[in-house]
Amino acid sequence: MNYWLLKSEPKSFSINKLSSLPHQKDIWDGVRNYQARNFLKSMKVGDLAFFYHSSCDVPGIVGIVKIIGAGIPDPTQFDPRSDYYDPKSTPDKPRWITVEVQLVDTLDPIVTLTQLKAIEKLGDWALLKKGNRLSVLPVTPLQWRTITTLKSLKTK
DNA sequence: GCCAACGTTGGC
DNA sequence: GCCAACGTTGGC
Repeated sequence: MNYWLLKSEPKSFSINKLSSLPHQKDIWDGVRNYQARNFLKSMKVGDLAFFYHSSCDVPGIVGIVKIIGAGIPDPTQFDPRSDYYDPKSTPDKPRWITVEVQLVDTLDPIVTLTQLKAIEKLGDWALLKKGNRLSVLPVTPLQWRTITTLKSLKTK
């Protein structure tokens, strides 16, 4: 099993939104970056991921989701009305592959980016690099364990 | 709002 | 294939 981190701007899709959906699940659509897409492609059912809020007042990890569907063509690429429409992609050869996620835990309190930066054990992590823009990235088992076992962390 | 970082596009 | 221009991301 592998671990990941999925970024989203709460203004476009927040953890509260996910928790309000039936069965608290949704397709993780709208990723249009090849490196991120490649990580999405390698996800398997049963993998776990941190849900991260970016470009907001307090960026940080706000929850945990489970991958419940893998290798799903992102439906928005075929929708001319979508912001994520890709005219060069066809149902035969979909360019953008994604996953379906289901909410597992909401973190209270969240683990802020500031806190994460202070944890030396996390090491050299793409998330914490200056100028990092990747919206889907791998998390090592050590990083996962370090974050999920933070003393102050309660899940609900 | 600013700015650094970085991906993408398009001319050559 | 190079590289400048441009657009986007994301922290601050």
